[in-house]
Amino acid sequence: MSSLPFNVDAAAPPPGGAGAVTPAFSPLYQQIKALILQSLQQGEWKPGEAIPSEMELAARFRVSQGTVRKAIDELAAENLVMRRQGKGTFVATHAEQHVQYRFLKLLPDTGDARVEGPAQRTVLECRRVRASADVARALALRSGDPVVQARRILSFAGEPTILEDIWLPGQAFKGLTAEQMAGYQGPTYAMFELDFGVRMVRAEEKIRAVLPDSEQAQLLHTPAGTPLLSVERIAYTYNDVPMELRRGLYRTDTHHYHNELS
Amino acid sequence: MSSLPFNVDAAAPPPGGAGAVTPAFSPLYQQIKALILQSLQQGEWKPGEAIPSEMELAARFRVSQGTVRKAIDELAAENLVMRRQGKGTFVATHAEQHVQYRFLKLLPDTGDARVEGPAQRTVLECRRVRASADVARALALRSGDPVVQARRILSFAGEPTILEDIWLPGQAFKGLTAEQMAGYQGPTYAMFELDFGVRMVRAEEKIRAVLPDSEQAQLLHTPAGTPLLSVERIAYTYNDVPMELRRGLYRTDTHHYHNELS
DNA sequence: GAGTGGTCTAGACCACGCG
DNA sequence: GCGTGGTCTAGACCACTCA
Repeated sequence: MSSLPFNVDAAAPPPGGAGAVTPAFSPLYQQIKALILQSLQQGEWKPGEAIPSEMELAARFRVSQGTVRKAIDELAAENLVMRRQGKGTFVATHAEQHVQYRFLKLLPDTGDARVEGPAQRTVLECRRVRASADVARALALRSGDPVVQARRILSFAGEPTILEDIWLPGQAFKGLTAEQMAGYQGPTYAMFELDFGVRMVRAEEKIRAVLPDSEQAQLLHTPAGTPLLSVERIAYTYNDVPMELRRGLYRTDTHHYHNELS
Repeated sequence: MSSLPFNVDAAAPPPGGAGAVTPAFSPLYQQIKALILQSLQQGEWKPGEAIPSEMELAARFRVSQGTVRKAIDELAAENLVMRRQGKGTFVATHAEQHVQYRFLKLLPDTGDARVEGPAQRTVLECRRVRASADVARALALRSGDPVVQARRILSFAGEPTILEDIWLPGQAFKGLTAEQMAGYQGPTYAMFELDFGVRMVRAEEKIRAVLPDSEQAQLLHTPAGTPLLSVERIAYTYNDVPMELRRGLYRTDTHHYHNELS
C-alpha cells in the first residue's frame, strides 16, 4: 500500500549539525499531512474528486482516525481540500468552488457582490516568448527560458475593468492558445487544472497606485491621467513552486480591492 | 462560578418560525467558545494576561479538556488569543505582538521587512467634531454624533509615507488628545487598549488608486500628479462593532501593499 | 440503513518553560 | 518537578447524504 510513518523525527538531522541544534520534532499528524499532500501533488486524486475516507486513510497509514482528522483539518484550512459532511473530503478545485474567482478581490462599489455575473474576457495576445530577467526571477526560471505570455481584458457589465498580462512557464503550459484562454467558461485557473494539470494553491500580491500609459488607458476606456491599481501577483502550486506571474491594472472608479484583516 | 452550558440548542428558535426551518444545532465547543468570548469581551482577563488553563476551564464549564481545546483553537485561529506551549493561553494584544502593526500591510520595496524600524508619527490634528453622514454610517452612529477626528503622518526612514485621517466614536474615546496619539510608543491600537479598553479584533479595507489634492501631495512630499493608494479601513471590536474609520493615503513609490491569498 | 464527516469523552504520554 | 499546552488513541454517539 504505502509507507508507514514512524513516530520519530521525520528527517532527523545528525546532532551537532552545522550551526544550530535543530529540534526537528515532527508530530505524527504532520507526517500524515505531508503524505496526503504528496498524493495530492502526484495526482493520485484529481481536483473535485473525493479522497479516501478518514477511516480508510487511518487504516492505510496505521494511525487513529483522530490523527488523520487533524492532518485533514490543516489541509482544509489551507484550502487544499474541502470537507462535506455526510459525503466526504474532496480535492479543492477552482472549477466548482462556491466562490468563483477565489483570488480576485476586486468588487463592484455597489454592495451587490457578484450580481454582475462572470467577466467577459477579451484575449489580445497569447504567444511564446523568452523570459526577461524579472519574469524569470518571479517564476524561478533563467532569463531566456521559454514562457507563455498573454494579455487580456476583463469586462464587467460591458465595461473594461481589468487589463492583465500573464506569464506562465513554457514547459508546463506547452500549447496554450488564445482560443483556450478565451473559450473556457469559468475561472482560468480551472482551465489550468483541466488542460495542464496545474493547480494554483496560493498567491501573493504587491499592490501599487500607478498612472497608465496611453495604450493602457485606451484599452480600459479610461481618461488619461486616471490612476489605476497595479496588482502584481505570483501564484504558486504545491511546495511553493511559482507557476504564474500576473500584472493587472484595475480600474477603481467603479470597483475597489477588498481585503479582510485579522 | 459560571453558567453551565447544556447539550442542546444554544438558542432554540421555535419550530415553524418565519420563513426557513433553521436547524440551529450548536456544538458544545461553540457554546464554550461563546462563553469564553463573553469573558474576553467583558474584560475578565486583560490583554496580554493569561486566561485560565484548559483544565481549569474544562472544570468550570463541566466539559472535557478536548472540548475546551477546540473552542480555544478557534479563538486562536481568529487571533483573539495566543497559545504558548508550556506557558499558557494569553489574551491577544496589539502591544507585545511579534508582528508590530498587525493591520498595516505596507512594506518597503527592499526585501528587508521591517528593518526601517517603527514609524515616526506626526500628529497634525486631533479634535472632537460631529459625524458627517458617511462617517456616521461607517461607525454605526447617527449624523451629528460626536466623534474624535485625527490626522497624522507616518514616516519611515525620515520619509513621509502615509497620511491618515482617523475617526473614532466620541463616546468610547472621550478625552483622546493629540499628545496621546503622538506620545505613545508602539502601535496606536495598543494605546487604545491601555487607555480606552478598546481592542480592535479585525478590520476590512477598501483600496483604490487616487490622485492626491495639492495639500495631500505636499504633506507627503510627493510631486503633484503622483498617484497614491487610498486605503479605507473600518476596524471592529468584538461582536463586529465598528470602532474606527481610517482613511489612509499610502505612497507606493518606495513601498507596496502586500497581500497573501489562499 | 450504511457510510461519511463532526462532536465529545477520558486517559496516557510528550515537549516546553520556569523555578 | 510541576504545570502548561500539544499529541495520540479508542470508542461512543450525532448530523448529514444518498440510495
